[in-house]
Parts: sequence; structure tokens; C-alpha cells
Amino acid sequence: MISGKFAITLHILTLLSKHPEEYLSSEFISASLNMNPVLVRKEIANLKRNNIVESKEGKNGGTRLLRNASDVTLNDVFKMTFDNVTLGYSKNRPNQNCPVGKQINEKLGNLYEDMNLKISKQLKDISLLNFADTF
Amino acid sequence: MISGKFAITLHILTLLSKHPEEYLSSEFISASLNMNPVLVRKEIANLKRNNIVESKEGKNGGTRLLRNASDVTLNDVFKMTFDNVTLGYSKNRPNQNCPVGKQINEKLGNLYEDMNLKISKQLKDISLLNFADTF
DNA sequence: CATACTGTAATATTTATAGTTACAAATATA
DNA sequence: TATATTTGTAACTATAAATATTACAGTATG
Repeated sequence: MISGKFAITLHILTLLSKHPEEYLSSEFISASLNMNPVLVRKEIANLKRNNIVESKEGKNGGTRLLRNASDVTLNDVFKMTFDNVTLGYSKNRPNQNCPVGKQINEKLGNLYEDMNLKISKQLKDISLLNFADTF
Repeated sequence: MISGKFAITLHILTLLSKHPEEYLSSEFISASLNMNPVLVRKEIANLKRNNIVESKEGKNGGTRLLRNASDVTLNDVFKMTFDNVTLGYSKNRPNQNCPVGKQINEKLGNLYEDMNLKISKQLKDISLLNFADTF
């Protein structure tokens, strides 16, 4: 199972970019996502750590973008929500006495590193504004 | 959690390519992977469906490559073990009355499709022989 | 015919992800 | 200043996916 963090975070950012200057509540956002507002707040906490949004507590509070939508790329969202993409590793430590077992994870790591560079390259070219404008 | 199928399958193929013509038992392979032989046999079943290997039952049985290692690419392994790579979707169906909720999954799908094309392009250029030769 | 394999179903275990409940703290505004 | 509304977060529960195990029928070898 792959986590929905990237999709959820991008959904939140798209909504925020459609309402710049407004503070959107986690309740409002969670209604669009059809999910629990607490989970939305958790993803927002991550966006705050990365200085992409700011929140205001209390009545009429909520969250708004701190940065211009043209200034946030999908790669920023990717880096915020994934360590990196992989095609996975076997769960157990392979046999270190086997030449293949000993090196397989390192070789896979190299492969995945290249993959992530390519993905980052793709995502860097798409700003939140680009993405949101297709809606 | 991401499944280890790709890594496990590639590990198996690497071992087989190091012993062409020999039938390797699931017991032997599972010792290198340090995992249960039944799981190895399940991944081998997948390789057989894809005509990459053949197995022989009974005493001295096991599995061997059907194709030349230079003729199998990592993209073949990828296609065999993943539907496709994604950065995920939110689990619940988003609100269809919200313009963002209504279209987000389609837009994400487009993004991921591009991503998979790039990944496939990378993996097509690496044969099992290329990969195994680095060990 | 004994041994050593594969094939596969059924079940159990482990782990990751998602969801819920509860409540303290903050803020607007009546 | 009292009330309503909202964030922040911890603790816990539930669900789902991945992995592991057990068991045994079927098959080939020598």
C-alpha cells in the first residue's frame, strides 16, 4: 500500500491556491477530500514545517498559502511527502555470504537514485499554479 | 509499505543468470534472499506466467531462465511486478461537487502516466545481463 | 519405493496506513 | 468577558496490505 500523502497534500494546496488570502478551515478542506479533518491538519502541519502555508488558530481561523503558487513546484510537494520513490526492497536482510545477496540492496539503491532524479526533473517543471490552472 | 516483488524478482533473476542451464531450487534461492521458499515459488510462478523461466518438478527440480539474460530488461521485470508507479491517491472518493475533488484523481493520473513513461524508458535501457554483470 | 522437489491453498502474523476521540489552547466577536 | 469556533496534538482503534507459515498433493529421479 502506498500512502496518500502526496495526493492529499497536493489537493490541499490546490484548494488553497484557488482561494489566496483566505483562511480555509480543515473542516472545509476535509469536505472536499472526504476525509477526517484531523488527517488534514496533520498534512497541514507538514506544510507548515516547510513554510509553504501558515495557519491561524481560533474562530475564523484556518490555513492559507505563504508562498505564491507559481513559486511552489510539484517537486517541493514530492520532497515533502516522500523520502524517495522506490520499487521496493526485500524485507529481510539478504544472505551476506552470497555475492548477489551481499550487493543487491546497494545495486537497487543506485537504480532507484537515478529514478528519483528523473522524477524530480519532471516534477520541477510543474508549478502549483500550472497544476491548479488545469482545473 | 511498498511490496518487495520487484526486488525479489530481480534478485531471483540475477541468481538464475549466474547459473544458466542449471535448475536452482526454491530452497537455494530463498537462502540467498533469506526468506520463505513458498514466497520465492510464488514469484517464480509469476515469472513463469511471463515465460521468463521454466521449472521442473520432482527430485533435482528447480527453475532456470528460458530467455537470454541480455534479452530481458528491467522494464520487463517492472511490468511484471507493478501495475505502475504512483505517488498515491487519497483513499476516499473526493467530493464530486467540488471542482477540485471532481478532477483531482484524473489530473494525478495524467501526472503518474508521464512518470511511468520516464521510468520505463530508464529501465528499458538496462538488461538483466547489464544488471547482473555489476555483481 | 524413498527422496527431494514444485504448486498451491488456507491461515496467521506483522506492519503500515487511515480514522476516531478527546481535549487543551487560541482567537474573533457579540 | 463569555461563547463559539477553530487549530494542535496525543492516544487509541480499525482496516488493509504485505509477508510468513503450515500442510499436503503431485511429480520426477535414481
